[in-house]
Amino acid sequence: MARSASASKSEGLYLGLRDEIAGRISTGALRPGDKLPSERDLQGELGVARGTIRESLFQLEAEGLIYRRDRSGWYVSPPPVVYDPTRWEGFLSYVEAQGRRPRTETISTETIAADPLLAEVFGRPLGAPLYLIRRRRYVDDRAVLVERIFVDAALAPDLLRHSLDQSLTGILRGGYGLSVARNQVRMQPCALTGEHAEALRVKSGLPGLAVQRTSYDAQGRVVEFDQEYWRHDAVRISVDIRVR
Amino acid sequence: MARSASASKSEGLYLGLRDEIAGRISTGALRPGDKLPSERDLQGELGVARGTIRESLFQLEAEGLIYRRDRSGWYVSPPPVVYDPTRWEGFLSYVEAQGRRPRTETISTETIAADPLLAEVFGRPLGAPLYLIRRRRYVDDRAVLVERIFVDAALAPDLLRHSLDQSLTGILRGGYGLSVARNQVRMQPCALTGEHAEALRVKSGLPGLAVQRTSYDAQGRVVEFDQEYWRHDAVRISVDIRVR
DNA sequence: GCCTCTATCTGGTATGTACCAAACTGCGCT
DNA sequence: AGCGCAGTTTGGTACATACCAGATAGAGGC
Repeated sequence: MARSASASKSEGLYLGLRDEIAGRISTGALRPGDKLPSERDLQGELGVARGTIRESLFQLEAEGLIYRRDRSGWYVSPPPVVYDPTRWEGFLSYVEAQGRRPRTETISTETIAADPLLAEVFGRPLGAPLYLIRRRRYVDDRAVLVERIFVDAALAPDLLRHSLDQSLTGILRGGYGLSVARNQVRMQPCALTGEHAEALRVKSGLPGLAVQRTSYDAQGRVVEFDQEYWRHDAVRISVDIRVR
Repeated sequence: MARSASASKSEGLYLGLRDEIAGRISTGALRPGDKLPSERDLQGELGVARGTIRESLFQLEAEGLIYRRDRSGWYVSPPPVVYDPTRWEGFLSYVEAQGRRPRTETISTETIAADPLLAEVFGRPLGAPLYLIRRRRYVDDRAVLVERIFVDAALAPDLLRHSLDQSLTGILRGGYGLSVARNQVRMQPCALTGEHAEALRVKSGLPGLAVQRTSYDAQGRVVEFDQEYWRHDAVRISVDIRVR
């Protein structure tokens, strides 16, 4: 094969290699979930330095075509899931509806006292008890997001006694009669670093998407305050809005 | 100075250097718009290899703290602008409202025939004439987004005769009586590559945000179909939604 | 003042090497 | 079958070096 395939233009070698590998994906020679040859194998096969190979792989990673599992290898990315953060519909149900296999893992639960920010959000006095739930969610066994959910302890007493690996939506509605009437959403592209990068087991600096949801019931009470960090290649946001 | 400052933990050298530089920014030793020392200067000052310096800079870039101007240097990022894609309010006005200096540059204009996708979007027959406008928009003289706008030629005849460096919103409303009643928005984190990376003069692979807006008037006609590509560090999306 | 040419500075790309640590594999024991 | 302990593979980090091409600043001419 050598490097012949794509030393096109003044594009730079690594972009040519990118095209070479991207080609193997688009033609189906490499399929979602497949493992790429190791960097050292690609080095031999394509006849370029490992650093250059890695530059190409980073490019493909940024585009969401491939992802890495630390010290395991590079893999072809599965297609992203479509997500509408304004819909009050559980992760489990909409991922399943797209023919994928969702899973939720509770990392930790605790009861905390509302700090100024949270007191403001919930419209409760400073120090009011809140539940903090940290969860990690998977699609087809790949961790795609970590989240921190805050719930007013007064609205959902003993919430933490439930198994939180299921739909929190369902628990709040079925167990406490809390249903959502309105959503407020903030989104921003971000880099996954520190705590979040570790939780998702990605390299620090990988692009991500931060989504913050505040859900209100018909009385205007905050039912749920949720901060989500998604890996960028796992999600497509789709919001249909009739606003003005 | 040397590398003493931050060889903390098992964090890795480049993450320590990241902290060192990030510190200079947060303390105000480096201020938005300032130019960082050159990579080779940092190399001497911090006593590490240039490749390692660059790794740190890439990290900070991914976090949006700094950005590069090709072959010119690294600069401290200005704060992002807040953007609500559901509001029918011009770029120029909301950027100005945030105390920043907006600018619009028309790259090209042309009349095209609707392809299947566009025909579907506009609810017009295949081949119907559409205006295609490519623009680049700046905040404080930094290019932050490129966009492609499609407008139904039948709704806004001779639109291209106007100067499009102003608010298209204003032209459509003032000149053609077209006002928007509903917006449909799609967003996805993406990598800026090829055409878009070139137009923004960023390195291919830089994280970005793709926003697609479809604007309807009260009669349900598509007034504007807009595809925007933002650099990730220039924008914060904020959408307030009363849905369900 | 303005333009142009040039030398220099700066990041961009590519190579090679070395070593580390986590992940994985397979063997052998129980 | 299951467990635990190597040894191997793999990506992750860090170093050094070289050369390229666009950006920039300064000198010189008009």
